[in-house]
Amino acid sequence: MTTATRTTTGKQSPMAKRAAGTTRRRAGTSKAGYHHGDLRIALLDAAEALLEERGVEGLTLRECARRAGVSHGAPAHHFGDVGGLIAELTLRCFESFGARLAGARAAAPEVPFERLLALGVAYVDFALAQPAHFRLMFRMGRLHPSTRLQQSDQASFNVLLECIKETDLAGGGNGSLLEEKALLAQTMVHGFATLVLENPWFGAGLHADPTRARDVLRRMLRIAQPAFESAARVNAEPVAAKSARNIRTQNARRRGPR
Amino acid sequence: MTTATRTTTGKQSPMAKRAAGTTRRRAGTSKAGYHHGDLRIALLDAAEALLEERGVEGLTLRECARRAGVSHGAPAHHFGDVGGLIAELTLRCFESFGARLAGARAAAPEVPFERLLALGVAYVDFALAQPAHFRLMFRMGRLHPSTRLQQSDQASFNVLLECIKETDLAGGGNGSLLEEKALLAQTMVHGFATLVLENPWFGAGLHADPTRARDVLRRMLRIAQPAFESAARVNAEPVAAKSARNIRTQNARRRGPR
DNA sequence: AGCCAAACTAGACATCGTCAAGATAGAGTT
DNA sequence: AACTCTATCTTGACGATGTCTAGTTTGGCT
Repeated sequence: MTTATRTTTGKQSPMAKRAAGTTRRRAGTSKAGYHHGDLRIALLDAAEALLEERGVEGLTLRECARRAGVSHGAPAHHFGDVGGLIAELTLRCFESFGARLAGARAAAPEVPFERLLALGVAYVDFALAQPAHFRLMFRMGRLHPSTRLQQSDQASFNVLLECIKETDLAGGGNGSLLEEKALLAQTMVHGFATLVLENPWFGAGLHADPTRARDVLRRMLRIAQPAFESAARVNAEPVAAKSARNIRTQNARRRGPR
Repeated sequence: MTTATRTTTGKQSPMAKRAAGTTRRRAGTSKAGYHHGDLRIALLDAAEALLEERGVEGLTLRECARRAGVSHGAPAHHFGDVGGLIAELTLRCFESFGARLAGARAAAPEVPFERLLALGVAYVDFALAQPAHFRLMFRMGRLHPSTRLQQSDQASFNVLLECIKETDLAGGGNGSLLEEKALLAQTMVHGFATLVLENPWFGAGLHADPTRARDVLRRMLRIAQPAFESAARVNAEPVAAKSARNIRTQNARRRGPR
């Protein structure tokens, strides 16, 4: 399979060049003849529609071709194999996802943590509104990784990192701590989105109730708020001593520290 | 597809009864004749091995049958369709997963947050050690949900909830707050595991470095520690209406009491 | 001793991705 | 303006998969 892809890539390269710049035939001039003219785009559009309708498993090269009104072998010329098409479609998803995140941040009130919150809610909202897109994006098993994809991913993460920096009240947090806070934030919203989508019992059925899901997410993030606003001290200090002290005071019923 | 499943389920029911109780032929007496004797188990074993070898996409009814040395149609009698087999296999995975979590909690030092930490690390360790299993478990698109699955999921969550209760130093947290903290914890470790597995660029390539992944996870969870130990105060304050007018005051107020 | 239903086989069908070989047409060249 | 050339698209084939149906074997029950 891999070798086949490589082989086709050679044939494909001039096409890729075209895709970047000029269009061989204008979109309006569809004569529906032997040459489609915009097949690459048409196939991607079909793929996206198909993704929404039938989910990731229903995404099929042949059905895309069918919808684009073209023979089943045609997609190979533009994408090599199914992994190529999925990679391209995933890139599309990542870009609209990134735009949405950036938009949410821009629209949020200019209170540091509020912006972070808005970002997180936007993250999950996307997943809930476009579950198939979200699943495709984070199920990369079928796609060939690409530099452009990485860049898009990185861009989204940078938006998050900006918010984290704003929220970090200590201000003096070193770079790696800030980055870890960003990872923490990403981890939280991603985990939440994934669980809501994939686990029908998560949060006593949040799966079926997007409104409540949003609500729970908000409360969850509020609970986590101190983690983002605190300085590095918590991270640096070995926790055993502090925890032990507090146990005795507040939770005396339990066994003492070791 | 769904209707087909329903139809086959009828034929299947007597088999299910057998599986619960007696075995028609003892495992040792394998004459390799027309009747396999333990085909149900053999198929599940084959499926599990196949899952590890070739991942979720490589999991195939026909290949399972091949490995069990039976015809391609045989699995239908025991599992109906591929969703049935996957459901059963997923249940297996959930059970071994739950056992591992419980074990990790038991083995951890008896300091509240340490146990929570150990639980989280065990969660991610499982995902890293058995990525295919983990992916299967949380990609339920192909399986039929069942009560037993829900119970297993619930059991794991309860272990987590116990740890959360121990860690909640305020002690007086109402039930829903505790539950949300548990959701938060689950969300964090699950998101981390998922991202490490599925996103090759997460955390600058944690995907390829399990040791560093564990390390980063630990630090991340330490950063989040105050969220788990804090009382309900953060949560209790109504969060919804924050107009742009109040921004200044709230910003100042938030800075204060820390 | 004989029957019967469960367990399994065997073949067919539709679908999928991929490959190889051929047909077509748009664009550049002379 | 005719010609060539190459990207684009078609067509048919192959192996693989899930599911269905009809037939075969077998072990336990009466």
